[in-house]
Amino acid sequence: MKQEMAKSYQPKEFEDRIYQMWNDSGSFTPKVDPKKTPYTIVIPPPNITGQLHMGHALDETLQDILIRWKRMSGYCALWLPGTDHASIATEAKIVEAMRKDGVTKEDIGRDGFMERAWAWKKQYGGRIVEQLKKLGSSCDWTRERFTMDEGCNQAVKEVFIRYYEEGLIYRGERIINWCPKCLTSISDAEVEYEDQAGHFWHLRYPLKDGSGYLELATTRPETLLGDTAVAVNPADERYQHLIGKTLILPIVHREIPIVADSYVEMDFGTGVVKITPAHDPNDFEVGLRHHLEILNVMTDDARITEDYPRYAGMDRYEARKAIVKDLEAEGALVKIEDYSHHVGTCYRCGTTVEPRVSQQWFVKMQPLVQPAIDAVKTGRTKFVPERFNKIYFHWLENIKDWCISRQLWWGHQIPAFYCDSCGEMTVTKENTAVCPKCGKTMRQDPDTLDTWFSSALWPFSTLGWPEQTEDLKYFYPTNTLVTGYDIIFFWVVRMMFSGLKNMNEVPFDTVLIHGLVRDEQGRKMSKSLGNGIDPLQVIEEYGADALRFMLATGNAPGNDMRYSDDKVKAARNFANKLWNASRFIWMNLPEDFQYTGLPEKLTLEDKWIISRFNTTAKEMGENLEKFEIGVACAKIYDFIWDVYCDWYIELTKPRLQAEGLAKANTQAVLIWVMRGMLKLLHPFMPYITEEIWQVLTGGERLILTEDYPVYDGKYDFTQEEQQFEKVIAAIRAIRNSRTELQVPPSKKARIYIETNEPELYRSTAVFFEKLASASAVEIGEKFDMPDAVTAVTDSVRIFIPMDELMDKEKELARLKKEQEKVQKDLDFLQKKLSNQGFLAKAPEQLIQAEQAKLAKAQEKMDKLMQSMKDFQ
RNA sequence: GGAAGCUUAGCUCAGCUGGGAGAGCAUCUGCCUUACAAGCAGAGGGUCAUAGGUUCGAGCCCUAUAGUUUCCACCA
Repeated sequence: MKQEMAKSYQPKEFEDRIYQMWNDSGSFTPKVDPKKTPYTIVIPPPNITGQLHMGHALDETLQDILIRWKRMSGYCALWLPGTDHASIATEAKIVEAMRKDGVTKEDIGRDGFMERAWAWKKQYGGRIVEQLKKLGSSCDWTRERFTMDEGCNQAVKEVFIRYYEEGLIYRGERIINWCPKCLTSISDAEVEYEDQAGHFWHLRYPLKDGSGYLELATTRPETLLGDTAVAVNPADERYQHLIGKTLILPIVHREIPIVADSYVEMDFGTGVVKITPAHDPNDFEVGLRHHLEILNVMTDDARITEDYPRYAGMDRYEARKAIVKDLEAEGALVKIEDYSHHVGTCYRCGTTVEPRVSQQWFVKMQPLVQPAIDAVKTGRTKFVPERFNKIYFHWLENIKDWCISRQLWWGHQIPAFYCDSCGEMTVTKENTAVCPKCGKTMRQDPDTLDTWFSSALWPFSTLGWPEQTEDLKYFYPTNTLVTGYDIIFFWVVRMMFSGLKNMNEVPFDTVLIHGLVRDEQGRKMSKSLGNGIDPLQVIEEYGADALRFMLATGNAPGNDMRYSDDKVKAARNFANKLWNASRFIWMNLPEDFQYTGLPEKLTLEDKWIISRFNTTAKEMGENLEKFEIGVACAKIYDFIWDVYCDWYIELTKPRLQAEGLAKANTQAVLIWVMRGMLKLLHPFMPYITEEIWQVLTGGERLILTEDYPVYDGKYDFTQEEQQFEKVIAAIRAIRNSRTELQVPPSKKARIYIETNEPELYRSTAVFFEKLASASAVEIGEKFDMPDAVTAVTDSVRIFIPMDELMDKEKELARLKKEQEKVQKDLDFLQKKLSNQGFLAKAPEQLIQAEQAKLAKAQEKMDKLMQSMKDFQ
């Protein structure tokens, strides 16, 4: 019994089943095969805390398209999946969950905390993975990794120790960005600056000798507690005589010096800057140059320390109010101005970052960046689109050392050990260490590493490094990295220098950059706005293929796109169209149908569709090579809908109603093209193409592992294609004339085709009956029918006698309008072809093409003129 | 203060190395033509932001300008 196909596209009926089938088949898992060329993508590992959002959906869709295309094209294609431990985000979630249980980190200690964290990971870490599967992602789940699994752990330690031994990692007391909410340091890249409305407090600091005051302005009066100097520009004549003198810090009444430093801009404000080395990166630098004392006036959570009892325990903003009030009382406040300035915030929680001096670990960037710059300059790694090179270079060229230590527990604990009795420090892979000097047990550094430290190693740590595994040798360097422009700094650059440093080879040859998916109004999707669209709900409603197609189509690499329901609907409609086309073919197939490829005997329209198919396959291949995924999408869409469905299927209907060889051949061609276009579409819409493929082929093989169609020069029917295009043009012309005169399709009429290619139209007469409302077709070299509606192309004149429906006035007007159009064409082409410059410099091929166009336009014009003459 | 992107039909966007402007949605007119009304056949609609330049030829290349978005940057 032949399987029934549903009347419309019902993705829910088959998506999960198909995914299961793929996964069970083992086809997502490539075997190292020296005879094949590897093609590798490592997934940008989503956070274990994450829920699938549109950004993921876009990212995964693009990767899946590429990997499926390469897999079908004969590559040993590996898409390696995994997740990221996301130190800050995860730790925050766990702490939050603990708070509900009334437990703090301190209560349960590090071990207890880690136990809870792993339990949390076990419970929720797989959620995002299951969501990726819903999208149809053809990842090799047998190779799934986690940034904190044993292998990645080894890789992290190995790299840390190598860097340390080479002097690329050091520990030091520096000013870093501190998040008072997450209670950890964060790197420069993790600070997001935003414009905030604030104030400019003008203060005056009295000179110790009582000779007057120095006026300065600040946006952060509360840091005054930590001021250890005031600076002026050395070239500033106004203050020359004061350099080296002493001021009395208001409120605190500490003596502080006036120093000269070129950092101070003379023409900004009063040209005087208060220096707080412990709470401002610039002041810190000034402090270093002038050996100023560093006074930390705030606690971890940005409250004033016990050193200042009057303000102790107040947070930054309370302290600010109190201090301003006291300044006023003391007469030190001159005025307050409104002022808008940049404020650094934590990219995770949005809290205003507090610059703070503390002991941290850093990676020395200078020695690492040059190879990473060169690799892109020489094209070993390419950004698509290319413009992202600039961003990449600019960032690397201005990079500062990378603060990698975090005051968190969830992450890779820094493999450094300290001896509390003699002060010795060692860095080792071992889990415990004994002091090489005094033999006592050492204490491991409590800090963990920045999450991005482990993700930087992702392209090779996931393939087994530091072990020299088969996978590593075969799949590294990987090929395409697909990611959004928003994490170039965080991740791409760090993978670049890490790969070059540790593997001596770039991690990937291409970085395909995509933009953000915005909401319908073009706003960024965000939790706070509540405008996020849940991809899983979209899949639920329209199917994963519709979502994928919508995301892949109609946008260029690197550009943002807007989500819209209408676009998903359009993609769903396309899927439905394909579904119904295959249902039509399926209905028309005999139960015992055996696929044997193309038949010997092909008709003109068969050759036409084959030729159109070949062109589509060829062009899509070229587009995909260039990562023009959106363009490739548009091509297969047009082919399936406009060419195959709207023309070819309609053309086959008469033959399908016949019996015998003609019918069998038609079925064969229909299915040949259908199979081909299913394959072409498969990377974009994997589920529906697989489902249809299974039905049509009886489930012997998966389309997933079929060969991707490539035009190999076989079946070159270019000539026939052009011939048949004439027939299509004639049918269109008839439809056109009829509708313009508002003749209903039900009103059939005999048509007379005036042509010098009678054979072409005789053999295609049936199409005019079927598609152009012809009751009968007469063919001749010359007809004399002044009372008929005419339809004119560049190769034929067609007469359609309409009797009483004929309106001579209208028809004449219509012909005139058409004639004007053609005249424009003629003028344009004649002008172009009489341009000496054009004739001299344009390529020969183009000139010939233009001449051919002119000839055609001329022919059409002649026919129109003839018709108008006949008419009168 | 630097840098980049965008500006194309009413809306959302494509447009390959320069060779007569495209799609989807929306609008209008006809159609239940035995796969599909989530459909079919037609139609209308654009000085490709503006001004210069290069070229036989510019939506595309160059230069300015305007609007807009984003990234980077230590003027407190």
